[in-house]
Amino acid sequence: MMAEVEIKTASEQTRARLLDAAREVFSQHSFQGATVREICRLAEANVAAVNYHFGSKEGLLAEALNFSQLTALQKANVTADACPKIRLRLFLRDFMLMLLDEKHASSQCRIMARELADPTPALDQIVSEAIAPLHEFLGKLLREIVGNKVGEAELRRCVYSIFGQCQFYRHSHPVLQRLHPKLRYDHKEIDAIAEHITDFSLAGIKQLAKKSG
Amino acid sequence: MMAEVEIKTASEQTRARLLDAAREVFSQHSFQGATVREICRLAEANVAAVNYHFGSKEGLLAEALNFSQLTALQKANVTADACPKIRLRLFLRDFMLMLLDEKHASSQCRIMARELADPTPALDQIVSEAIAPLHEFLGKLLREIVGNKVGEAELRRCVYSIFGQCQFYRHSHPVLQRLHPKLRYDHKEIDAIAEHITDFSLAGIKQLAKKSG
DNA sequence: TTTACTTTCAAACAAGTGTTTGATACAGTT
DNA sequence: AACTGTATCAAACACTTGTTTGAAAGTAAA
Repeated sequence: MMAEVEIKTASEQTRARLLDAAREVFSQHSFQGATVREICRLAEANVAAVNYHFGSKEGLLAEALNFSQLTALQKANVTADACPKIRLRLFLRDFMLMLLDEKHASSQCRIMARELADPTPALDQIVSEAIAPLHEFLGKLLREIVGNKVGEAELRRCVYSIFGQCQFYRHSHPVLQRLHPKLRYDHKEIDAIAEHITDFSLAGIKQLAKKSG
Repeated sequence: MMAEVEIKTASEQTRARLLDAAREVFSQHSFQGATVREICRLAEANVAAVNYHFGSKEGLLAEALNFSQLTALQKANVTADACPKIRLRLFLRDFMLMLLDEKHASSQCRIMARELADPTPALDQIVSEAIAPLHEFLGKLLREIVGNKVGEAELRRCVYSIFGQCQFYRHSHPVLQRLHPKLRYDHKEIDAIAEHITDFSLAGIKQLAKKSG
């Protein structure tokens, strides 16, 4: 890396402000619900800035996507010196923190969650760059735990079972808030959730290995 | 019920056509994405008909919601003469059929799924009339399986784990289609999914009972 | 048929959308 | 200082949105 990364022209600064604002707004509203004007207001830029710098609202969304946090998490886990079961536990804790922590929850994850319900052209990018590698990562990790006797389709369903549990807490947050108004996603609660998902899933996986083995 | 339910005035017929069209359109687009004009086109009614009969677009959505299928499913399960574990298996199969079957998949479920990602005032109604009873139902069923030694919070997380797995296949359908283009939710596939979720979850629950007991 | 009421309809309305425009201000180079 | 390409801006554009309007058509009782 060069030292010059810190020096930005005025143009680059507005670009960066727009991207930050876009991530914020797109994570709170659906793509349709988010307005260019609100993004520009938040970025303190002119309405025309989006089209000037990114061509269109869609182009802005495409550039606002950034999965570095997610890939870093996987890389760290792969190189960790621990047995597969513990690595699953570590991964789920980190993943749920990224998904739920109100402090530094990844706006990327929120945007991804929205794309599922109401896909835009950006979903193709999200799937190929983020979700596909993520599923492959967890699939390999589970394979280490479960051995070679379990079929590919059944293993995949275990991956789905785990991500399904994880995503539930993000997707259904509006519902859970109404069911249990006291619920807060603080660090302690997130840890407890991750622990539950890990224990629950490890049992489910073992049962599968036993049945097939 | 009177026999007259079959005889409908012209006004009642347009009302019914609008409700049908609304369920269709709201299940395919988000509330914001769905347009009154498209609904009216599908219902072969004038644009003003929505506001005349239902007051507003929101009013139409509120009246279009109908959870009878969901409550019937629960009632049938409660009165079934079978042990809790088998009733869980039966419930999950029926529930997944309702959720996924492309033939007669409940548009209601699709609408509910959309509401999670982008809540409208209708979500309050959905939560209190459909989701809360559903969670309570599954909670009681799990309690029968797990006994009284497991805490309330942990049991609730099991409910979440199960619904999380179920909803995953509906929520992430756009993603799964891209990951595995061959995937089709036919009757056989849905049965296999329901079986997997049941086995996976029963193992998770048992592990919890063992730990706490 | 006349009367009173309900329902439909084309048209318009006000507000909001993403995008474009042409002028203006600003940089860096010669 | 003059020139040049870049970036910003207020304003307008073309279009869609949910909703309203006032007249026309339909319906049913008197």
